[in-house]
Amino acid sequence: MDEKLKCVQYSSAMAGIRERKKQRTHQALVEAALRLFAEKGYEETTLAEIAAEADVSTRTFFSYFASKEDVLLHDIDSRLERTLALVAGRGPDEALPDLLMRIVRDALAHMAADDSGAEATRTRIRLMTTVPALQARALRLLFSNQLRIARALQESYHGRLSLVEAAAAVGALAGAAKLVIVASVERGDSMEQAVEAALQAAEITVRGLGSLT
Amino acid sequence: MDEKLKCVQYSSAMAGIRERKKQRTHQALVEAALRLFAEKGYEETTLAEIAAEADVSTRTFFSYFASKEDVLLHDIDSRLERTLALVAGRGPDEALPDLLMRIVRDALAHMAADDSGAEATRTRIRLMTTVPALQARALRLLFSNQLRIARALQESYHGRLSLVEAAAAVGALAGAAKLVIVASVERGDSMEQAVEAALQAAEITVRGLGSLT
DNA sequence: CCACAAAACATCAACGAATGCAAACTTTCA
DNA sequence: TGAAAGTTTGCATTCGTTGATGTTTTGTGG
Repeated sequence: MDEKLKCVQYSSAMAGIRERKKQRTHQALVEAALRLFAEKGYEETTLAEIAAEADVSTRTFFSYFASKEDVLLHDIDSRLERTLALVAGRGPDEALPDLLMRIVRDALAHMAADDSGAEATRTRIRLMTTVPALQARALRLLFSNQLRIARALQESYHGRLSLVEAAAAVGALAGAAKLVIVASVERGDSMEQAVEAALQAAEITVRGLGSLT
Repeated sequence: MDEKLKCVQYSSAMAGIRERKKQRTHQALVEAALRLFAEKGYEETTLAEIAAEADVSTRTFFSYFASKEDVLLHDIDSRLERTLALVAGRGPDEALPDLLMRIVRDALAHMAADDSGAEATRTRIRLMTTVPALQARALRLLFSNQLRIARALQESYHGRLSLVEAAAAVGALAGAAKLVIVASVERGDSMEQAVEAALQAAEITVRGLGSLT
């Protein structure tokens, strides 16, 4: 069902040559950037090189992405839509903790598996956790998305959940998962182990930090 | 060159003219930057203007700060030291949740009150939550500090606390407080109300998200 | 007090990211 | 087909950041 979502998003309103061409250059830019970044590193790759690789002018790059960092973060919006949809379509009397855990599981499942190849995903994650500029940009995106999710949650449980409670829940879960994943990866764990650790962290957070020690 | 940046820290026992002068230009740069940012905005202020205001060359700016953003984040290191000290000096059988809440309270208390004036602090916070570049930088700093705190925690409770548990605890608390503060400020709350809300969020997190709804 | 080493600073030059602008080009559609 | 709308491009410019190199300032031993 997530494939459908993507397809709808990208191809439904696309009749003409114009749109298709735009799509192709967009993809070409992303692929060129990813290839060059993996090959020479992020800072070592210039926008001019990326543009040349995708056969467009340097200037054109900026009509597709607002910044160099955004080439790697182009799909983060669709993730937000996913979880907003989960919130909107929750069961009528699904308890908050259940919904939260469902969201976490969904997000984790679709972290390792996005539409580009597994190899591409791996280097994307490596770059995002390694390169300071990308790390900063990703954290900012995640943060503002959390705000929107918190507001959606409060809306969904309106009357039964204050803004502070909703924000606390979302912030705590996301914060725990984020930190645990990076800590896990940094000590040498594989991606699967990191995801497993994040799930564990989410459970701890739902159960309460008071359960520790 | 990292060493160079480090030795600019505030020190009590400084003999030479050299060190005192360095301290003075450091402070001059910070004050000039803050004044200009408040006056004309962050992006609208150039490094050349800041340097001119502090009577140094543009090049010299970079021997005091690694980037334009860092002028406003120069004291965040001392905050990390504070909480690391709290962890190191905990009571021999202080339970984890108690220590955590003590850390949160301490951090919140020292957020509104730093060494420069209250007015300066207010504009600093406004800039950091408003200007994208500053927001991103601040989030990145906070994040890497969380990792260090988690490791310190695990060390302090060694044997009784896994890395995943420590990271989950720190990440959850910091994430909840961060999101709640911004959500609170964005809906128009005062600083005091935001701090109060953050404290509430920390309590919810310790108690467990399962207690909601 | 003076010379010498080291640190801090300035000047100059260069690179890359990002933006505005207007000309050239492509697609659409009446 | 031809005008309108949208896209790409080259050019100029601004700004942050870094490196190389020379100059001033400061601390120290003779």
